[in-house]
Amino acid sequence: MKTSQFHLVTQREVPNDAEIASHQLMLRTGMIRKLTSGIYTWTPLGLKVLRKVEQVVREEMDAAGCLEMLMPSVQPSELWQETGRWEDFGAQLLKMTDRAGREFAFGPTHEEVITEFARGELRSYKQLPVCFYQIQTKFRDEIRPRFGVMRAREFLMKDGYSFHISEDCLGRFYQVMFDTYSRIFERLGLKFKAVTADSGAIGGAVSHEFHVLADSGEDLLAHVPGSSYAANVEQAEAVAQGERAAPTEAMRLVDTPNAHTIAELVEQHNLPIEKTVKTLIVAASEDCEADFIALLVRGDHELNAVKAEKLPQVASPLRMATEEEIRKTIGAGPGSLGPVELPIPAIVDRQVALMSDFGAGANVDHKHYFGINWERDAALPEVADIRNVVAGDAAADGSGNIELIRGIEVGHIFQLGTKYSQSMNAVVMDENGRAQHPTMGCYGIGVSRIVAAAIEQNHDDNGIIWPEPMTPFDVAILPLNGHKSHRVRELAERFYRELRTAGLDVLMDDRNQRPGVMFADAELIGIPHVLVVGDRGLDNGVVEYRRRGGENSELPIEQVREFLTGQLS
RNA sequence: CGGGGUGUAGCGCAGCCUGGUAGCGCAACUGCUUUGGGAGCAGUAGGUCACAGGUUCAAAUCCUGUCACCCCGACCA
Repeated sequence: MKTSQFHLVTQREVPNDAEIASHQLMLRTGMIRKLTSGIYTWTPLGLKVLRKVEQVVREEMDAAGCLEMLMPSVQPSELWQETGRWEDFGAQLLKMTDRAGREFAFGPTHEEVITEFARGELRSYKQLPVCFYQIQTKFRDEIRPRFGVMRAREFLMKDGYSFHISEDCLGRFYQVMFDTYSRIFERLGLKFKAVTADSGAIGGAVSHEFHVLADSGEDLLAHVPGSSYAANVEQAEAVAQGERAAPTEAMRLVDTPNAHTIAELVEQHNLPIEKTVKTLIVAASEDCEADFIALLVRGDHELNAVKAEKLPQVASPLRMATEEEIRKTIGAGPGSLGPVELPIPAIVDRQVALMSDFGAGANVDHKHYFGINWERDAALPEVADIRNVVAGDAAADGSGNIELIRGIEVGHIFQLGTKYSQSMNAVVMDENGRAQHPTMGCYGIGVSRIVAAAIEQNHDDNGIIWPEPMTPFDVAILPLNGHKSHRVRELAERFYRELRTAGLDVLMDDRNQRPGVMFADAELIGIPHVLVVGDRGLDNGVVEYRRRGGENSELPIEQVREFLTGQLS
């Protein structure tokens, strides 16, 4: 491809509403253009990258024996009524009405459609196991789209669904998909980590997320270096450490007029933060006898909303009580709450249950108790894991101490079980002639998000540094002053022909731009291999070779083709 | 949805307070010069100042409403 025949429109200035590097670079390179909030056009340049990612995903899915298909993106509401997700999926589901007044959704995912397909197609265990997948545009009406295609409303996703006659078979296939995903991200040249995860709205028991590691990632991951332990912080089990010491202090009521937060309490009263307890009041579920329930975590710990929501007594979604509600139920403000004589039920974190001689609010404004001990001063309530793990915590599998890193979720695999086959009554005959609901797995990859995540992980001040498997062009040829120098132009043309014949995707910059512009654009769009053809080098029989993100060197003219095909094989 | 902010040329912004011919930089187009790190000079083109109403002789500017977009929180590939 020659730039004169391509649509290359780069920008020097950073667009105002792009916050993170990948979004800025995708706009500056012209890979994407925003149509409206969370909805983007992929330009020819961007599409080249998107297609490369898609192709790697497709090849590996095919290699794993999965079958590609294409389902409709517009789906009738009846299907979603069957599983109850017409309501449960919430406002993220983009709904629309046809001329006859029938309701539809633009598909955010395809469990319903594939299960409808399966109940028509699959009759016998002999057809199982089977895995169907598609690569398709999805729409989720995100509450807050941001970061360009990283969290867009319309996005390209690979979604796959497998059907099995037994949990055993599902488990084995799940492992195949786990390995397939690992191979996909390895092939794409990305640094990634697979973590155990919460399965969220999709449902199911076993679930792993695949994260591209980047400091700008929205997810926090807990892992133990050198061990296989890795979990999303949302889900990582927090293990209590140590044993409860015997009381050594008497409980005493202390005036704390200016301490409304743990930080103030610690600072003003010379109390180690590990000896304080935070009391959070949240709405209780209908199962609970009270309207509100208290959740207690150590002063330096954070409540984990995902864990809390799963407790039967806690309302889901989690809702913090307002100050007014707290005053009405407890008679003190949020800065002065604690377990002693608390009028509502409470659940304490595992670590809190092991504390002794600790400080907490007295449920009276401006007063705290210090030297509190369980059993002696307050009955120990129900104990549960309700906090986020922190760096240094022991991992739940005993493999060592947790480190926290950031990641961008680009893949998620689930063992769904029979949630959909049951609610939609998909059945197959087993070997005993009995009808059975097949057990299902579901496997997603955010194809468009991978493009952004790859940039997030691979860029510098000058632009993108593509991993070779997803670069829009393998090689750029920059003829300096080609319009003036015959030999420069001719050699550049010769390289262009030879390298294309050798199967490389070559971009030749024939714009007659000044050298600086050509260098800057080649670097901005991140082409991994750059050949600089100029009179200066030709006098010595060489051309300059630049490796994006690496070293520059000189190549004798006659070795260029061999060198590049070797680099790119 | 709650809280905050912004809408003026393709992009980045000024002008608004104090109403009176709509501006700057980048990008684009033409010509000449220049050519190993985003060139110089000269010229050209491009705007219902988000939209609707109001105040006024006169509104980008003041008032009211609407819409869109962005940022902070809960959701997710």
